[in-house]
Amino acid sequence: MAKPQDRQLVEQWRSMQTTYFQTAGALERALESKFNIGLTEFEILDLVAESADAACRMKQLGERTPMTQSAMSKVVDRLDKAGLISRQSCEDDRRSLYLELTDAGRALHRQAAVEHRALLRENLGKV
Amino acid sequence: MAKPQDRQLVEQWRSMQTTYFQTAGALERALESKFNIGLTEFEILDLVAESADAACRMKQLGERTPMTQSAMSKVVDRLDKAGLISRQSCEDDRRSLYLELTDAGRALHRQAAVEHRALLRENLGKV
DNA sequence: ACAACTTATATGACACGTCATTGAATGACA
DNA sequence: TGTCATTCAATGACGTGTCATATAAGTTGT
Repeated sequence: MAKPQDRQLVEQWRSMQTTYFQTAGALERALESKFNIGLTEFEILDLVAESADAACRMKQLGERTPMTQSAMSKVVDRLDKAGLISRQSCEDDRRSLYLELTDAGRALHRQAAVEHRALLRENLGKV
Repeated sequence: MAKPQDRQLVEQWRSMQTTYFQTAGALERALESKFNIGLTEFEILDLVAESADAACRMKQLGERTPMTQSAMSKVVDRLDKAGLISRQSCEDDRRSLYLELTDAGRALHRQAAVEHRALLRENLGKV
């Protein structure tokens, strides 16, 4: 037991957990209180905002986040209900969906992104 | 917009999220299927196993993990019900609790730790 | 054109974490 | 010693994530 390499691995893991939770928590609280959206919601907005091109996105977005398909679906649903995003069915494959920011979504994202980056800098900057 | 420093921060954050979720997921699945405990359960076992000394632990443990007090309480409850840990009230401060591994708990921890370290090595090793 | 299979998204049941609160014990101090 | 504030742990309500599955649309082979 107590192999020093193992200890180091465990420390590395715990330290990652700590910064992960701290950062995520800070983001969550800030976004929630200032913009009324959760962190995952923001992350989807961010991804959609980022991909200016057109594609049957829902699917592709899934490839760019560790989120489950099911989780994504629900987050998008909330964003839709909040009027921040719109889902439009894809002409060439009617199983898929285009995602698009609404004006409100774009505006909110623009502001929230500032806060988001600032907090990342605060929490990850030192690393 | 699109400040390169910001982009880099975001990339750093996403990459952290990805390795965090991948690793946590792998640990979760392995521990669940082989030992019937979740990752958080294991982490508490691990912390208790680690602190051989006696102290009114519940509280101190909280200082060594990003878990909430409430979360801890529930995890410990599950571990107790599973017979892996025992809670004993602290003589000098009857609000606090001593945590102690049962024999079953110790045995399970010993085996699970091997798996745990191996998966950490697999997932974090390359970093 | 018809089965059988695969792929894209949605949904329901369930587990777990969070927040706010409670209950109990302790501390402080007049 | 009696009151008030503080600390430790547990609990209930609630939100969100996961897994398994459903629904619908596309694909393939005959």
